[in-house]
Amino acid sequence: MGLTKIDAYSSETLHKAAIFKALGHPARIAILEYISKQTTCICGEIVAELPLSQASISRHLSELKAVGLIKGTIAGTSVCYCLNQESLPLIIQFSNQLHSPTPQTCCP
Amino acid sequence: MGLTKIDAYSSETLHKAAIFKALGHPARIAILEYISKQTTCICGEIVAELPLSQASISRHLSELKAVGLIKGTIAGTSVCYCLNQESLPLIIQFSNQLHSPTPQTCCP
DNA sequence: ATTATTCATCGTAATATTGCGATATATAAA
DNA sequence: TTTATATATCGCAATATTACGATGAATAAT
Repeated sequence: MGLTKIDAYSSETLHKAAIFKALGHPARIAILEYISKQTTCICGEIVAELPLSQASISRHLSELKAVGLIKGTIAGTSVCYCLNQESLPLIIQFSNQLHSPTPQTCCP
Repeated sequence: MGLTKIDAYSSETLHKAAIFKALGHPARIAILEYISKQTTCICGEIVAELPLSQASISRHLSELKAVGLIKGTIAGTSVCYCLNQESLPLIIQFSNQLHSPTPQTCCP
């Protein structure tokens, strides 16, 4: 069917899944890593950095922005994107939540 | 096209994206959180926990296993799944990699 | 040996994602 | 005003994902 039963999950679960889904594409990973390498924000040099069309890059950027992983502000004729640092703790928290200090004895 | 240009990215980038992609579905988030709540491993009670068919749960489990987020061993007629704790550092590392101690001045 | 239980896989239908060219919009420059 | 530049969005085609019933395979119980 290709249709996720979203009404079966808590909004918190859906939110986490949405964040990770946005991270689940190599182009978006590359974009985030590129942004994080710059000390200042970046605009559209990513088009030169990745072998994707401007339309595709813009799409990926809007997906990252939709889930709050990046912010973007218009700067003249270009757009300045930067990481939303506030979105990162959620990722770490999820990983910490999964982690158990007591090693499990099954599944060697 | 629906076809990711995988040859354009490093294997490291592809690996990260694959992990996050596996995390990018609410059913798989719910499965991981359920497993992590148990002190011991679990088998197929997840089918009773989520409103998905056994076939669908099995599929999600195999996806999680394929990227190494969980392990599974046959235990008689059932299968014991548990978290692969070794897979968690990658998630934290990625988040730490993105994080910049110096606040960016753009994008208020 | 037969039957029940548990889980994986196949096949199919529905929906989602990806990528791009073409086009629209908005600001800057001339 | 006209033109150039930068980005967003639309519409399409190709591929991927999701979900499930049906079926298969393997062990356990009778």
